[in-house]
Amino acid sequence: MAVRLCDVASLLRSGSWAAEPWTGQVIAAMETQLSNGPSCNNTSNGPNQMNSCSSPVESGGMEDSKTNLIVNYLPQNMTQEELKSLFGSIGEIESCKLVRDKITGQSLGYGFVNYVDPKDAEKAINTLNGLRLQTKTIKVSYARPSSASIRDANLYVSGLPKTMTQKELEQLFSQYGRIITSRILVDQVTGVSRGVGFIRFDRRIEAEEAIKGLNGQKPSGATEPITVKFANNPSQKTSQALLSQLYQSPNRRYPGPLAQQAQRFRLDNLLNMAYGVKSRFSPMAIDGVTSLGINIPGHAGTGWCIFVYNLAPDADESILWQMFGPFGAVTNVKVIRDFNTNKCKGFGFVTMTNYDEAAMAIASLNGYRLGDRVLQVSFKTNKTHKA
DNA sequence: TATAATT
Repeated sequence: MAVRLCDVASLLRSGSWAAEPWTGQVIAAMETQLSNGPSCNNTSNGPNQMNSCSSPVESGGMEDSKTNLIVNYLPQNMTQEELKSLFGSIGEIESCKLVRDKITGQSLGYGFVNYVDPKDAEKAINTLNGLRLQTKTIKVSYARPSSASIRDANLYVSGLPKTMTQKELEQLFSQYGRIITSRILVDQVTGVSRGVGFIRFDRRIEAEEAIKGLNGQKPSGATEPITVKFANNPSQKTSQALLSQLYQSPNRRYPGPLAQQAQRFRLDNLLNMAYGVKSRFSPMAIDGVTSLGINIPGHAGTGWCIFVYNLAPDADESILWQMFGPFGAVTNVKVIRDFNTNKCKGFGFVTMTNYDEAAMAIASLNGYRLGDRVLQVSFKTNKTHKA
């Protein structure tokens, strides 16, 4: 079995740069995805429609939409435009919204995409659910009609036996209603349970019943009672917590200054050898233009444009998202197609925000074997056509 | 003892 996502995530966070260790991990994770197709490894990943009361009358007069999707577990730094770009690669979008904190403007890590055509919504679930973007695995499912009854249905559970598994936690709570997600928090180093977790129910009344039934109770075999209460709203953080979050994530995937210097040095050398350019950390390069006014390949003003060559005729945008997404912020992908046949002409482009992430993607994916083809991946050059 | 799931 391939590398677990959390392994890749911790490697990315720890900033173990020197190409070899984590490049291999990212590729391994990517290959799992490419071979199996995106599939979510969160619990309850099916469409979270209301199963028991889907008639218009019983659900309060609202038909369940077949075009409107909720997208969860988005990378913290992903913008609404990037969300639109990703989902727009499937089909025409009626509307798209990234949900942000009203006060701080920070992304809350989820959003909504409403398609024009229900078939595109279905296709988006099939092709984008489980897609890995940076350190996250996104979840794509139908959005239910918004209503008060489905809000505030998230529970915080503490005092759990350290041996209790996520499955056992779900078994304990499932008697009170339909569980949307469950999670047990684990020590980042040892992977052992911290004895606390979350349960999100389909409806608030189910969560209320679970509190009544389980708060202060001992699970069978446990020596201590568990505490079950409504979870705090994550957006209601103290200003201090927000500041520390701003400082620590998501743009800090690197360790301290010394290690940064070291990895910059290694990266500079790697890039110099491979491409003859400096990283964005170099004093020589500011925003893609050196102090000598020389343009660096691939820099397009809004990001770094990457040329991907030798794609198959049936290649589509999702393959580019799947390949490049794990390396960092991707703002746009495009497969170039023949006007008449609509088949891929063998190449495409990917735009990435950060130079180092783009360079690492190129270094890792150039020469990558996709099916029976060996890809050529490089920064886009400004080749003028020759006579 | 705290994750980003209803605009």
